[in-house]
Amino acid sequence: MQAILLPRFFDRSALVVGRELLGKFLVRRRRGREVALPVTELEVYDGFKDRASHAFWGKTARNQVMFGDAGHLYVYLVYGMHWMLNVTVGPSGYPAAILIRGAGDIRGPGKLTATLGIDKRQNGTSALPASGLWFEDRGVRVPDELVEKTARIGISYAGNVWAKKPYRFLLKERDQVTLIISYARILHERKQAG
DNA sequence: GCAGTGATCATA
DNA sequence: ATGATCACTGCC
Repeated sequence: MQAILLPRFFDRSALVVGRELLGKFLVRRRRGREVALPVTELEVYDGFKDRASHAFWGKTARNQVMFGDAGHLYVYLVYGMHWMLNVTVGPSGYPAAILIRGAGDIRGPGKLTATLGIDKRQNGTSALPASGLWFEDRGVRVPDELVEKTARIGISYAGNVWAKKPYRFLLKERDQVTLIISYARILHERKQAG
């Protein structure tokens, strides 16, 4: 069972999509090789009033993708060296996006993009196979008791209220999850070998 | 604790 | 044009 997440999945409330994206698979295909990793950590940036969001001060050349249709990739450079991968959510005209901070055994949004070869070339493209980067539901259901919610990272400039919103979602027992994934990979490879 | 690095926006 | 800032990482 595996289904590509289509734009309609992303065209809903940012917090709902964020919660549901945990455990979905981020799939990256390049040079004929495909890697699929379960999303383990993310942050939600939601709308005009979110002081932590790039969209708070309005639309600019950089953040315009956030104002567009749901299900598109918003990729930008921070601190001069790290690409950040986001997927846009919510209706057109309403700026919202989800920052992917971890997938599989990769922790940290900069390491994720470095590992998967993601940069400005993906900015503005659809989160569909044509872009080489998309999301799939592979039948994993993450129960509420395995979801931890905390404040977002690195946004102290956002003021008391918005800096404290529990918009960062991560899987508890992340190590066990990645262990199970690598186990599944070993079993799969063994099966291939016969 | 803080250096490195370069795109972005000029507002709070 | 310049300068402050930054949704990070790795090393001290």
